[in-house]
Amino acid sequence: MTETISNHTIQAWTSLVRAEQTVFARVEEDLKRAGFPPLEWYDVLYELDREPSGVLPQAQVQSRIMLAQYNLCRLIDRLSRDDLVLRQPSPEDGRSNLLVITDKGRELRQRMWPVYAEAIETHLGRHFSDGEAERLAQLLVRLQTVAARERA
Amino acid sequence: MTETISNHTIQAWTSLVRAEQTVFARVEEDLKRAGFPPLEWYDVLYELDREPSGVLPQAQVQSRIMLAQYNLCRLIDRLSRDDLVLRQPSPEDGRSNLLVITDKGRELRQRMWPVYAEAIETHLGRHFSDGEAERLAQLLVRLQTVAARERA
DNA sequence: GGAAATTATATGCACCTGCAAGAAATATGA
DNA sequence: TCATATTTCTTGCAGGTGCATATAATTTCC
Repeated sequence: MTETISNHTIQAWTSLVRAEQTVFARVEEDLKRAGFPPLEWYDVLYELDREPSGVLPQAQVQSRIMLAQYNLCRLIDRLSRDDLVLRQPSPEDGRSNLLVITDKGRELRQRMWPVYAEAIETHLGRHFSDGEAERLAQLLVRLQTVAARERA
Repeated sequence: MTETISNHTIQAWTSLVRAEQTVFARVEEDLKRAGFPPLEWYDVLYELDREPSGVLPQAQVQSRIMLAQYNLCRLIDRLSRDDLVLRQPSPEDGRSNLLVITDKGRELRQRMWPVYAEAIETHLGRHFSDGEAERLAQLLVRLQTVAARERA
């Protein structure tokens, strides 16, 4: 029980949470100040725009971004209300939606990117050498492993 | 304009956001499964419990944790509704609240810690050597610098 | 000393989120 | 085949969050 946890682990935890929340908020603030929507909008548009066809099943989008299923559902409500994405019934599977990015959606993503990139550079990149950024990414990427929740 | 941003910076950004959000959600899930409240409750209780007197002005707590003023205000509503914290008018400054942790609050924090520590170890510490955790913390800590928002 | 600015906290409103449950289509397996 | 389970998406509700603003006390500075 009396779990021994190293101070360095605790510091890594604390700095991870604080750093991410700080930097994330600053980046979103820059986007907002430029009149753009939140980052999750970008994430969805990015996944669709990356597809040459501009189409993906909603479930596919969901597996690629970090959003609960019901939150993606409602995000798509907002995106389609703004004509950035279309929601179409899938011809192959009656349960599934196909999400289609519109020209307006592609254009918005394209306009967002320069502001987004500059914000990342300002609030993150600027603090690291290229090698440091690479090492940081290498360390962090390990934490995204599929949670093989071990028993006993 | 055409901001050049290195791929390593983009990877650092992506992995930072994904890693933190993944690990944070897993840690909170473990706490919730053990019947405990969200981490922000812990943060407030921790700051107060750390003080030998168990007392801090609300504004002091706010400066130490990552919560907007109005959200801390409402969090204190919930904490005091559960008798974990008392909100008292400050005798020195009529604008200020003094927050006082109760015995029940101290006891809850103490019971949460073993579960919290084990979750940090499971979802973060386990993936790193002690030296790696230290290096990770050293890199991340740079990002919390006070945003000296540069002009021109 | 007193108007104006600042600080500390609180709150109405609109919106977003999590949960639990529903609805509908498809897959599974006796 | 047909009942049962699973997958995909949606939604009512309660509650949390961000924004703008209110309220009250204190500080500043002329």
